[in-house]
Amino acid sequence: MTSTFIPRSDFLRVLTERGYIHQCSDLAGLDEQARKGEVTAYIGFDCTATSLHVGSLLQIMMLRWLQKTGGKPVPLMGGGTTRVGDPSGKDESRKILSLEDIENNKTGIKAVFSKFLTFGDGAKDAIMPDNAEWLTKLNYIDFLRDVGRHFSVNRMMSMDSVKMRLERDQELSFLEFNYMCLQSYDFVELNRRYGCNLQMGGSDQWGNIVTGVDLGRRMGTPQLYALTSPLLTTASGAKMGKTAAGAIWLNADMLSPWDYWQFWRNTEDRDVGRFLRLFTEMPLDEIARLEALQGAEINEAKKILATEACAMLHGREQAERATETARQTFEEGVTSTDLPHIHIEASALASGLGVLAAFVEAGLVQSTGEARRQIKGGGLRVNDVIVADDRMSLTAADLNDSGSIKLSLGKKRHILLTPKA
RNA sequence: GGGGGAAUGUCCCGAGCGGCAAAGGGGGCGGACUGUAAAUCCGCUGGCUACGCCUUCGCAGGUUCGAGUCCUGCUUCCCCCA
Repeated sequence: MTSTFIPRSDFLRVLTERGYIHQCSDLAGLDEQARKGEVTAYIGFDCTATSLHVGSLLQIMMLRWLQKTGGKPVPLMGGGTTRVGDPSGKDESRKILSLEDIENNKTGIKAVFSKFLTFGDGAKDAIMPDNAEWLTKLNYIDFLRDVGRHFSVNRMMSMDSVKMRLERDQELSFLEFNYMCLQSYDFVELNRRYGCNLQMGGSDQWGNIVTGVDLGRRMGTPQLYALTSPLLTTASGAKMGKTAAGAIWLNADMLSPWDYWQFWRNTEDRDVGRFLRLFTEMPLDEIARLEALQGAEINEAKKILATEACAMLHGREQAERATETARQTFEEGVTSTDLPHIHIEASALASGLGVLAAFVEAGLVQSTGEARRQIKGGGLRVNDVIVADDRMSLTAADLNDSGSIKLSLGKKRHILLTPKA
């Protein structure tokens, strides 16, 4: 559907060219709104953790492009829905969080948004409302009378997400069935409060979003629009943002800029072009050139991807530092003093610090048992020398010129152990 | 209300006639090969003061030298009949 339509607005042109669009309820209509500079779009975010992770980055970027092309972005916090516990994940229902936790999480999440969006009171400034503001005030009877009457169960039953569950004989709880009503109502409420006329989200949200569009029509709002992005996986099919080491968090206190840079640097070849378009703001012709690089050359493109993505989140300076640290570590084989480090008591070295304990302390392994196994498999190194003996201990003699000991797990993960002065 | 199933290694799926730290996958981590990629091959994938000790199979008891396995009660989920 996107192939035949040529958008005239900057907003849709950018989103189309860069591959953000999966489905749209009315491209031409939305394009017209965008051309008039009258798009206010929202995307709902859970506040189940103190930070968002890369999985949400695509949505954040869409809001960012919207603002850059003259629209008003509205990241909506799901404080109200979090309070209920969203059951939409088929098997596990999310745990219900306390109010303090939710508030705390909102603070952490807002910090991330402020890196990508400009907040304020201006017409095109971003705002971050919380659906708890209206959802918690709902009265069941009033809601049924004013809103519930507009939902067509017939229509809801025909939605893919519902149909699938019924066909498979899987349980679909009433709460879950209602969840889309609440989400639809959010859209209407946001339209009334802020003139919001577009909801965006991942492709899995399509059903919920168009239900909101429909509700708006029945409740007399101006025309609303739906726009979804493709579900993002790596070329090998893995979900974005989850690794064994944990989620790729966006907050720096949960994942350092260095680790964030490394995440992007380790992108698969096949994903480089796509990721450059989605997660950087580089010109498309430049991306096309980088994407065309063959063999080992494509590593250059990965470095640029890492640096640009890192700069957007953590700032140019942090990104450059990570780039330089990586260059020293991987290309020159020098021990950069800027690698992540942890401090230990100087006295610990005096009496000799066991390697097992040291690696656990550094967080490279979870337990001494794992450290032992890694040693057996040749995976641990101290100052770039493979550890052969698990009874080895570290002393002041192991300190390098810059006064620290380099611990490595595999070829990629390094931590400097530095005694406290 | 009646009848029948299910719950396993704190990532997931999943075997398990009383001797079990518990088969097999997936995923992940490490090694080899490379380019900090992919594919492929190999190893590892409860904890510890470590040739030994401790803790794991929904929860709580019981039988037994010994229980994931047998018995009783409970919780949760699923299916069939009403």
